[in-house]
Amino acid sequence: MPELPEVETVVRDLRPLLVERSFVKIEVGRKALRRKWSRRWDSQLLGQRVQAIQRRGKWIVIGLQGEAYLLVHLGMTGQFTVGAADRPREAHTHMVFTLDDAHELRFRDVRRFGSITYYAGREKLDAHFVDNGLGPEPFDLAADYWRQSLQATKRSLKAILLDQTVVAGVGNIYADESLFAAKLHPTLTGQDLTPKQAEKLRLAIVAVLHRAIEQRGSSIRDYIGGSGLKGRFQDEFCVYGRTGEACLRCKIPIEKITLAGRSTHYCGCCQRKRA
DNA sequence: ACAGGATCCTGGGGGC
DNA sequence: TGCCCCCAGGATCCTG
Repeated sequence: MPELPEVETVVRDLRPLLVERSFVKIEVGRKALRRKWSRRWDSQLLGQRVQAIQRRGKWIVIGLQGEAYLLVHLGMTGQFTVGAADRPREAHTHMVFTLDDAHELRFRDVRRFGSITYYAGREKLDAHFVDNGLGPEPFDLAADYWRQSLQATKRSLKAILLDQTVVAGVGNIYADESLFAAKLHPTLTGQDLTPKQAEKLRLAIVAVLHRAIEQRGSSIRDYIGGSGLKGRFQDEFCVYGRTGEACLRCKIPIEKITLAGRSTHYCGCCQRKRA
């Protein structure tokens, strides 16, 4: 579920609640997440103080003392929140980290596609991203790298945007919204684009993601921020989830197809297949 | 190289 | 009310 704007919102929410806090207790549910938490990590983590929390693509990186890290992915339905320890525990809460201030950091994930992993050193964390082939942040996307990445492939624009090794953090919602903003049809291939169109798409991605972050991301079903607050960007969707509704620009019904294995929404009038 | 399908999970919504 | 099918902000693995 959560894409870059949602993960960024969680990180910003958690930062003031988590930095300088230390872990005093760790509880792990019986059902495993996508990557199993090793109980050997408990003793490494207990007593450790949080120094920083950052986002990389759709990953949350919690920096601890001594170059240790917690790496978190929210998958489709992950919720990562800090709140009072005495609030009721909702179903599907798989991990609870008790903090030193009567608060708890909780990981709740209905579908369990998310994960929390411990890395004992900076080089191990870096290796994870290298092994993953994680691409650059959209905001750091060099225009020539982006143009060359598009030129090098006959894959659809939709597939390229979803590929985390090309650009990190874009998912199904923001791929569709960015393509609408750039007025490009999702089935166009990378090679179809002129340099000018490639640049237009790059700027559209940046603009859409910035706006979505301003609105705290999109809450459709499960997503909530790190303090439990929902996002509002769903109110500004132009195409995602608007199948059959009138395009806000030209009034033609929004269409839906399957591309790269994902539902894909676009306006057949505004997003032309040719320049 | 790339598309498409299946897989990992659970729950909500629509149709009958 | 119940049941069945489809769908879901992700990622990975396998086949053709």
